[in-house]
Amino acid sequence: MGRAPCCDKANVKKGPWSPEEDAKLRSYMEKYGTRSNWIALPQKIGLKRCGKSCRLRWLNYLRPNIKHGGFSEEEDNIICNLYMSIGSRWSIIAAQLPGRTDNDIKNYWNTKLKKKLLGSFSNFYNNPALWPKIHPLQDCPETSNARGFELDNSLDNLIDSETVVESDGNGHRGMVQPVSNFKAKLVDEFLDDKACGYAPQGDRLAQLDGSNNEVNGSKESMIWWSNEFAAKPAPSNCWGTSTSVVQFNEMFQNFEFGYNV
DNA sequence: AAGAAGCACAACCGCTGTAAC
DNA sequence: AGTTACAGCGGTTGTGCTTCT
Repeated sequence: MGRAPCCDKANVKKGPWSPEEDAKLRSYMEKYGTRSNWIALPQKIGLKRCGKSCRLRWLNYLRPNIKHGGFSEEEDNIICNLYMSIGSRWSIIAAQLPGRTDNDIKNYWNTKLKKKLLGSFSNFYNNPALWPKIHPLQDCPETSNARGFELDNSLDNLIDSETVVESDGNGHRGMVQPVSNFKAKLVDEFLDDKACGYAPQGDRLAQLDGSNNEVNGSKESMIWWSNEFAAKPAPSNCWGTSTSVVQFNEMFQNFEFGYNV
């Protein structure tokens, strides 16, 4: 037997909130705060809404001191840095940006930042001079492990008639001429925390959750993040051993350079 | 001017974690 | 220990606005 639905779906209003509904919810929340039971709340204030919907409306829109839009460069950097280190943990990222909601950041990332970053990646990938001396995809010592194999296969699948692959004769892939699908796939792989192996570690999340480390968008923070990762052993699903972390950091710094170009 | 396509954002859905019993 | 129900999270969808053709 499954869990009982949180509300009577048939008698629940959906879609955009009216000013009247907002006013009811706001006045209740200002009076009683967030200690209330969200599921029971709509009935108390005479709203034909699901409790979850009320909660979301309050947290993402009606709550005081919420900022909408107008993300600063500094905020962009924080979001990018955190996304690259912990992935799509929007609530944790939002906790570092006072006044921002996870939903807002998620939307901003999906609609703008991702494209901006992708553009920067194009710049980075079309300019081999920016590449690290040891390409992390070129000489993966862990082609024997599952991840390496997967990546290798994934690259093989991506390489089509449009690409030019130079081999050193030892089975090592050299320069892969960037093409659109390759870049897109690469960025997907690279930014995906599972793929690049930068799944968050417990202490890292604890630090972020507790907001013990103020993160800013400065170069120092980027270095701080890089050092943090370099100091830790690579996760087992990483591109490689700790060596790869170093490679990643080098690549990350090059990327940072590319990003700023 | 009108329809199509793209974009931004609000809201919903389904799942997981966890507290209470 | 198992069950239930709520809170919270992240992915996805829907909708309205803007830009393009």
